[in-house]
Amino acid sequence: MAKSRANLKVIASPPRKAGAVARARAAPVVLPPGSTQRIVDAITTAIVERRLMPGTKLAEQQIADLFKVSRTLVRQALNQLSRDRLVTLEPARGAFVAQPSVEEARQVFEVRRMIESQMARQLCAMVTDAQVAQLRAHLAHEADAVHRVDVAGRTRLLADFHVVLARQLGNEVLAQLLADLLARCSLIALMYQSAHSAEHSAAEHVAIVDAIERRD
Amino acid sequence: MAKSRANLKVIASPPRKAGAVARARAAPVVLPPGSTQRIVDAITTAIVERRLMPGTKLAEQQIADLFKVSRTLVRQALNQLSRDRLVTLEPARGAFVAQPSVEEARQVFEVRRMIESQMARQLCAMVTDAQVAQLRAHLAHEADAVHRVDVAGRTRLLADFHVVLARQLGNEVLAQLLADLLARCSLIALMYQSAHSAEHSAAEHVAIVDAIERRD
DNA sequence: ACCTGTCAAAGTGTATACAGTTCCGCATAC
DNA sequence: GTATGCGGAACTGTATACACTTTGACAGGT
Repeated sequence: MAKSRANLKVIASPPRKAGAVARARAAPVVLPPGSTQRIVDAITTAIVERRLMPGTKLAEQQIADLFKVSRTLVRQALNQLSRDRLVTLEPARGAFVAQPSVEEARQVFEVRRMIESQMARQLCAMVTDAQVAQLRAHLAHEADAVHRVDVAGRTRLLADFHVVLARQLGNEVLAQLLADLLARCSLIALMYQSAHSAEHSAAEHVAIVDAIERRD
Repeated sequence: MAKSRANLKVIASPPRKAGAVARARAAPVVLPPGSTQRIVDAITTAIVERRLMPGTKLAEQQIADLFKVSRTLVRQALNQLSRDRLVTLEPARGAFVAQPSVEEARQVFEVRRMIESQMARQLCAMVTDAQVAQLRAHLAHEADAVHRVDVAGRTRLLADFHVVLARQLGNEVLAQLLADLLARCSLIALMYQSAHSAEHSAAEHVAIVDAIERRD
């Protein structure tokens, strides 16, 4: 098991690419302006952008020093992340970036597929031209990110695609559920998915939108 | 808005009915023997068994005194519950038992229906006779609870039905997802569902099992 | 009578302190 | 040379302390 004790400074580093905007999930949440959410977001993006490898130990004091806060807030953040299954909490040992098993990966994708398929079906019955156009616009962004080899943006856009679908169904609950699920998918993808699979996913999205447009 | 300031002692009261066994979700979790989980479970069941009405304020110090622990653990518990959407956290104001809106209720049930329908479809393709028998046994318990007007047991069994389905698919991830979703459903049911709807749900379950058995 | 500003009590948000556990290196025994 | 036991450093789990915000009420003015 890879128990890398890597330099955690990568968490705070914000090497924002030009086109990268703030993550969608973080934007509307202003409720807890307490800095806990800031830590959660930082670690989340650090994991998704694979600056933190699976198995890395997340020591509370180190992270606390990084963000210039007390361990209290870091603990809250790690707890939230463990609920999202992005980190695993081992009692009295600490927090580690999650290493989903192959079996778990299979199940997560299975669930995603189930939900997706139902979403597409429902959308066919009620989608408007304007919504199709919105989806097409999203696909264009995806293609752009894949072309520019923008790993961070690509991962985010591939995930957001499904959230957009859910939102077009007018179902915010579904959208949030998918957002959580897709964060897990991102981590899994980093572990098991080869690079070219990203293009494959993008192509799949095109096929889905095509099918929706044909009401099929 | 009902901001009831009711007596929080109802949280700790364990009026165990004879047939009531420990909740399925709580049983296998021994990982954090830290008493946080104990508090989460206590409040969860208190809400589901409608000893805590929606809108009730959950003051940290009161709960801490009840369980003879510090506010630290209570805060952790309330954070977890807010992730499950069973309580809402209002910054600098406190924690309250959630009051899902009608719209949110609709969406939650919509998601549940989507997942259910896919589950049933997949089960048809691979269900064994033994599994059908297991489902029938569960239905018998449900009917019993409905007949005995055992509100707590009834709610739990109606929820567990779906978790059993997920587990028969061999998908633990799906099972957990549903468990979370169903906790929310329970709260919603308490707010909006009339008593007879429980029988309706039970009847629906029978129909589902029938359909599965016919591979339909 | 109603609105408004001020103030104490209560409650939340964050930091710090302390106790118990785990981890890691080193010395000793075999 | 390998294995075993021990001791200190580092870390996690829980409790406590403190600052700031909200709340509710009362007094005074309109």
